[in-house]
Amino acid sequence: MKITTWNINSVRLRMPLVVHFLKTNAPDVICLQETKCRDAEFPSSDLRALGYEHLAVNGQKGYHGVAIASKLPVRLLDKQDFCDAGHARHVAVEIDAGGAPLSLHNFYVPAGGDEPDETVNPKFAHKLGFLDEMTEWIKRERIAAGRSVLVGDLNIAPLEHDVWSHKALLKVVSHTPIEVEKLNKMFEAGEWIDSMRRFVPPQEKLYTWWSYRASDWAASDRGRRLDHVLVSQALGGALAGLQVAREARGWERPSDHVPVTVELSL
DNA sequence: ATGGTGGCCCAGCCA
Repeated sequence: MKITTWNINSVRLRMPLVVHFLKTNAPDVICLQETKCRDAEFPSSDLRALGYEHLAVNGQKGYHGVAIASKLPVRLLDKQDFCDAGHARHVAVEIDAGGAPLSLHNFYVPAGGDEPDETVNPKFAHKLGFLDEMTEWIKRERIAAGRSVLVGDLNIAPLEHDVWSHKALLKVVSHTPIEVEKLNKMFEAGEWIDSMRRFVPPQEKLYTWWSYRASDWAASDRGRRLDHVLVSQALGGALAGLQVAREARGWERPSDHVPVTVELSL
């Protein structure tokens, strides 16, 4: 079973890229973030035509928005609104995979603004509060008990080699010590396995996002690993492969994030 | 130290 996560930065604008990716990679499930449209405007029929007949959509006008499109039947589990912000940042389904159910959570964690100080920047405070609530919810609801996968744009690069320069980014939102600490607490709350790092050792650079604000993203290669695939302990033995589609950053009118796919042998 | 780009849709806001 192949599960892809991709921050698409407007699904309607980039539907041709989604179609190309699905035709060439054929994951069983794709989780999208930053769809930036209402549910009624989500390109459901295009996805159904490609065999992704089972959809769970949590959208809003203009901002945020997440969706899961699956070839396998899904049952809607949940749409959480942490911090009661009224943002569409989570959708979860149960998938019948290999004869037993698997729960799949798709997240878009707040980016947090520019200033990494929660006393002056409400967006940074929101990001930290969101992570706290997520952590408590994972514990309380036992989200990682059994076969569970949590994917998405978590907007934090936790490891030294998840960014192009650890030193240069220590005070940059996405790699500050307090964010990394909160993310690690969330990891610990579910005893999640960082599946990408099971395939690429922590001492190797690994990115999923490159800023639009670079004259040549590939040459400067100042990336960050903001997108993640976490699996519960029950699925650790099933991890079978990882693909980070770096080439997607070079496509015409690209998202600033690339698709990340994890394969599970269920 | 600064400013760089791109999305929502045409004004700022958000990333």
